[in-house]
Amino acid sequence: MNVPSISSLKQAIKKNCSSCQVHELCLSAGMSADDTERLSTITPQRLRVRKGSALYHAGDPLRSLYAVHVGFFKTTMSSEDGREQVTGFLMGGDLMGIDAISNDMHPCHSIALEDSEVCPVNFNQLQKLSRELPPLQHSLNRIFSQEIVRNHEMLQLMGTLSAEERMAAFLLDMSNRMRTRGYSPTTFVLRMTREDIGSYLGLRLETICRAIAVLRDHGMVSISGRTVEILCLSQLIQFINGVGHRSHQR
Amino acid sequence: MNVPSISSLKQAIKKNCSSCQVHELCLSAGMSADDTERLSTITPQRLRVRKGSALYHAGDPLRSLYAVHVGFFKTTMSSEDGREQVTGFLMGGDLMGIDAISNDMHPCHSIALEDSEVCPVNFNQLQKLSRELPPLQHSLNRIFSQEIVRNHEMLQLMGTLSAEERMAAFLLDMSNRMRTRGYSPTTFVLRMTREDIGSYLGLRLETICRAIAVLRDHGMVSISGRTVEILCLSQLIQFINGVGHRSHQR
DNA sequence: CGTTGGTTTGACTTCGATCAACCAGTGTGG
DNA sequence: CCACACTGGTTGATCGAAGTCAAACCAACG
Repeated sequence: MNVPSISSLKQAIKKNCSSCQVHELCLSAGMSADDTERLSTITPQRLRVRKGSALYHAGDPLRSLYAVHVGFFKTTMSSEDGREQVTGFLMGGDLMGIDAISNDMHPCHSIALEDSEVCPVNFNQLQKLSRELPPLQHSLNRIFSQEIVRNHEMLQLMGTLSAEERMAAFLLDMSNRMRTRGYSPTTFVLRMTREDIGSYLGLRLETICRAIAVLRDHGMVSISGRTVEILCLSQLIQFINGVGHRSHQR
Repeated sequence: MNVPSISSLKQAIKKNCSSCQVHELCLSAGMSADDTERLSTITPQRLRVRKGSALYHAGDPLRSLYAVHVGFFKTTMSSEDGREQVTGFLMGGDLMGIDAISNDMHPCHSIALEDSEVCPVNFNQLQKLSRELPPLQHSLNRIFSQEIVRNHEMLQLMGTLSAEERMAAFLLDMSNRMRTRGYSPTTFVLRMTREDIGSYLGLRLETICRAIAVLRDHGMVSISGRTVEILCLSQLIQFINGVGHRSHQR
């Protein structure tokens, strides 16, 4: 299941947190050089995950959290009756698996959407270390709380926004995440299918296509295939806040 | 803003965690008697909150988390353009305010839906104490992670269920929470309005009314006003899993 | 009693789902 | 090398679930 294949074990890479490019977004954010060094001792190696393969599956026991080093993942949850939904997209600097803590078991599948590298962090060691390093505890708490805030925002989106507004909000979120990682916030490539986006936003893939068409017609974005160019960020923002044409449903 | 009024200060009640009725659901769950005693030292008093008044507002700085002792709360978030949405309902044993940690600021308003009592827990002291008491840290992590799981389930609900299924899921959730608190899981009183429920589930209040009517027509529940009687729990569960009439939208 | 806030029900509209056709790449095997 | 299947994306036509608007109802309360 989530056991790394022999080939990926071979690919294990020894590197430390201090020299990591996404260091400032990850667990070690705001920690001293010494403390970061100590964090490195419990993340001894990186793991390669091939595009399309699973890092872990729903039901797998929680051994490690995974910090995404490079690459892109989606997490999906399936309900009793087999319906599946995308619950998140993760990129460099994101911490994966924190929803597993309450039951010592991953509730989601994690699938790589491109060839990726993650840093497994043994959870027991992490808890132990966070007791000794208050900045690490604080960092962990921050990440937990951010995830909760992100989910609340997501709920707000699903509860109050129209399909087109959701799509705009999705693009804006991607844009912001690209920016904080030092990439262009206006030109980037989507790693997921329309169906993934739809599932994430609570819409059908056809609706995603149509929403994109509308945003394109308004001259806000230029999207062909998975290549996104945001032509007017401020217009996108206004659109979400109802300036497009409010007095609508919801 | 979130400063307790003089009258509520007068009402401060000195009690400890060990003797609390919702002790097993709250922070002290799974902790030894000694450790629970230590937890009590940082929650020296309870606070009364009158029905309809706010415990804190969005934007207030994070000083304390609040464990609900008795009563019922809703938390609401408002977006830039003034639209407001209910993000959660909290009852005895629930911990309120954990979404404030990432920004040291409450992102939500917290409103009492009936006369309530909460135990403020100074967050800095809590962090300090959790370093010394691993069971407390574990308890905190469990609560964080549970909140994340709950939100994921909520997102799944909003993304995949019809209005009637959402209403059924909502009633089932309330039922489960009543059960874990030792109350009847089949007969209880709702503390919130139809509009609150609708906001929480991403629906209009009229749709809530109609959904209730449908569940009633199916003989699953008997709801008049805010008094709920669940006539057939298993039927409700099946209904959510598509046995009602799948092949529908979404 | 009249006011008020919350709930219910009806008539109509509309957004997004469904179903279906079609297109563009991209492998794959004969 | 070309026919073919296959996956992912786009667009159109139709339909139904839920939103909107409106009216009536009810209980609580001053």
